Formats: sequence, structure tokens, C-alpha cells
Amino acid sequence: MSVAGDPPQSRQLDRAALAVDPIDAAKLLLGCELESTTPSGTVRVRLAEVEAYRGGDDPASHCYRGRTPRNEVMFGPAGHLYVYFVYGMHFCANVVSLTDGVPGAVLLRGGEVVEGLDLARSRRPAARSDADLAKGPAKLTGVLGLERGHNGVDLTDPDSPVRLLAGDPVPPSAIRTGPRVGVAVAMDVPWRFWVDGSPAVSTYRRGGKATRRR
DNA sequence: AAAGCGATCCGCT
DNA sequence: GCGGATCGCTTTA
Repeated sequence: MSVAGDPPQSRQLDRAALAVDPIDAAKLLLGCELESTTPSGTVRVRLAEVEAYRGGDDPASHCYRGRTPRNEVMFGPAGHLYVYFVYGMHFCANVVSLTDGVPGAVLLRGGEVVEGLDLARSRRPAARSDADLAKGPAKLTGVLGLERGHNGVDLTDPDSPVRLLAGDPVPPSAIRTGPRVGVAVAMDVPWRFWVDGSPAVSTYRRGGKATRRR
């Protein structure tokens, strides 16, 4: 456990810890903190909800149909940030897991702002409460100021603009699982993980095709 | 060269 | 609870 005087680097996650199956990486990431620094300041979020995505065997994964310019980062080394653009107006962020050449990642779906509250509020004026600031994947990238240019950043490098830090560990008994949000395939696998009772867990919605009538 | 659709959010009912 | 906004990536002709 960390002592008051620990330098920030000592809390930084290392690549080896993340070079594992996305399902294990997802559970590991709960309770960890993502911190981003821009000219506007620093915001840090404690992760409360994540989802695991695998590669060629996962039809919900961006890597299911092979390597393209868009998903290239997911094929690289673990511990890097994969940022993609969706719905014409939003960014979502993932932590790359597994090893070089084998795709896999963990989508960051929600967390609580633990530093830089004022900057976070200014970035998301629509938020109705502080718990709502990073409650959702695009909301989370919003408070951290993550955009296209952050794709590929190494989260294990102390000099990166975005860093991944260890936090207070979440006891396994506090971890809940269920199907992933908004995906219309592979609904049988419970690869969404969240911290029981956290106010920063997004509300569940089923994927479009899966909600079709009859 | 073109069209469809998505790992979503927000405002309105 | 529901639908519109909005645009880049991927697939298909």
C-alpha cells in the first residue's frame, strides 16, 4: 500500500501486468486511476466500470475482421491507449492488453473524478452531478480531454500526457459482471466488470440488433 | 465511388 | 423511455 510521501512514479502500472488476457486485465484495472495532463491542467479518474474485448474470436471486437489502420494500436504492445471516434461526436478509450501481435483491449466505461474536479466540470457542463461526470465511456474521455491525438500513447511512461496508476485494490467480492453494453453480438459472455455500489457505473443498454422485436 | 452503421450522449416527453 | 445528431471506418458495387 502506498505511503503519503510516495512519488507518483511508484504507483505507475508496468507493462507486464497488462500483458495478460483482457478479461484479467479488466478486473485488474478496476480501482486503478487514469490521469491526463494538458495545458489546461490535470484530471484523474478512478475506474469503476470496464469491458474486455478480445481479438479474432470476439465478434464484438474492432479486431474481429483483422488489422486495419484504425485498430492498429490494439495489435501493438500492452499498456498503450487505443482511442476511437464513434457516432460522429464522441471518443472512447481502451487500454491495450495481451502481447505484441495479439490484439486485445479493455474499454474504459466509467469512473469517479478524484483530482481536477473544477476542470472536469468545465469540460462537461451538461453533467447533472459530479457522479455523472465520467459515468459512460465518452463522458470519461470528455473529462480527461482525450482525443484522436492520444491514440497510441504509452500509459506506462511517466513522461506521457496520460498515465495509468495503481489505486486502492478492489476486493474480488466487490466486483460484479454482466454482458457488455451496446453490443448486439456475443451477449452470452459476461465481459463487463464494475465495482458494486459505485455511483459512476453507467446504466445498462442492450445492443440495437438484440432489441429487435420477435 | 458510395452507402450503411456504430463499444454514445443529451434533451425532451 | 425515446429519438435525433453527426461523421469516419468498413464493406460492397
